[in-house]
Amino acid sequence: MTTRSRAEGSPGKHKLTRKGAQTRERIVVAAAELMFERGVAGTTVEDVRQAAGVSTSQIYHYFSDKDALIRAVIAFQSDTIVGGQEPMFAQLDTIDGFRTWRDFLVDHQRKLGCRGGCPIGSLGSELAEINDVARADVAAALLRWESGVRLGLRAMAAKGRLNPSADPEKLATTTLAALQGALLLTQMQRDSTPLEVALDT
Amino acid sequence: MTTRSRAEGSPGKHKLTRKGAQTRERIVVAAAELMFERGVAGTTVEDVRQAAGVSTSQIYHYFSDKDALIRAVIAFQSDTIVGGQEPMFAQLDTIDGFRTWRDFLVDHQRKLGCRGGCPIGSLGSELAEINDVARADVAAALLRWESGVRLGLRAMAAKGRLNPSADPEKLATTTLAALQGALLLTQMQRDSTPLEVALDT
DNA sequence: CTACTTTTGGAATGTCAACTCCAAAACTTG
DNA sequence: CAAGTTTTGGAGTTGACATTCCAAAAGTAG
Repeated sequence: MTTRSRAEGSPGKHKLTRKGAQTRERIVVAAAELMFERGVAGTTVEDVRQAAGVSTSQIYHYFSDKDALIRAVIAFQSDTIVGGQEPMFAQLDTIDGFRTWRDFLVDHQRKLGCRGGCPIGSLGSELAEINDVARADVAAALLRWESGVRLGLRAMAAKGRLNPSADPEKLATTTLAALQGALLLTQMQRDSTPLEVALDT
Repeated sequence: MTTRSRAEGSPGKHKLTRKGAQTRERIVVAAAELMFERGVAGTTVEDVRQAAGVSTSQIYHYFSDKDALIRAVIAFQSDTIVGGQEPMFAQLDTIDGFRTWRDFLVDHQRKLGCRGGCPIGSLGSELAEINDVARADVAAALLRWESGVRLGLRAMAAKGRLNPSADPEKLATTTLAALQGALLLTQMQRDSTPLEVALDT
């Protein structure tokens, strides 16, 4: 599931010229950033409009309503976050590869001042009980993430570098859960210790 | 930190009669339930008013504004959720005690149809970047939760029932992280498997 | 019973934010 | 260039929601 070919909730079946696609992208990126920083409910369409430097009608030209924009943001974050980590998943079969991944995550949180938590998890948490389509989108993104971890762990198990009593499938689920939870704790406490501890364990 | 003696954000220093305290409680309980089901942003003061069966002025008599009500809800959930588990934490020193706790959590999620996630974690995730006071309140609640787990694990370690290479302090952090993350996954996927897997691991 | 405080009712206000609409520019294509 | 399509501007509409206000009822204490 790569970037949703577009058109999820775009009004009509308009064709997008290059310029149009760029504008659309600019809107999504601005929205993603704002929603990450202030949450979905804390981000108004007017905020996005300003940040992206577009007019109201442009937003509603590319997205049928705020919900459609939200879905585009979820797809974008899914590609950016999970996609951005996929190269590291491929190296996850060694302890060293695992450490690289861990350091990357910790570093990233530090740079953000431990704000925002997980861009995908936060969106999901805020939307799950309000917008079922969005919830399903987030669930899919998380499963994709889990798959990445699972592949790495399977490779590690194949090389016998994993405690044989541990099932890589279950371990992948647990790892993702611990990661998500640790990001939450880190966000609440504004301190990266929980993330470090959880990933080391 | 037991129930905040009250008056966090109540207007003035009114004295509460028994009747007043009951009304206030009714409002908090109704708000907690709605905010759990639909999120903070998805819950209007009018919703709370109706659910609690009170008038607008009653709400604003007991709470200076919606934020004050939110803080009361956080305190309430902290006492209800964490407080409600504290008896189990005391028994956490045996494998059996741990299993009881695990089953309780899984059962609880199943009963809820895997909706809502963690009442405390969800609130935190939604509020962290918008309301710093609320964020700190949630952080405190989570630390209290972690303390409970830590005490149990320490007792378990003292009895030698724990892998000696594992540090109970770090294990407590990790356990809470895994629990929070697993609740999120469970909520997103509407399936209790992640919770079961994570707690078993 | 009187004076005072707390509790309750519910209409009214004001702000803010999502969304609509009517053109006009800028492209594209034949 | 001409006709059709996509993109852009921005003012205007509508509804929702937090909060305020003015009393009135109920309860408490002396």
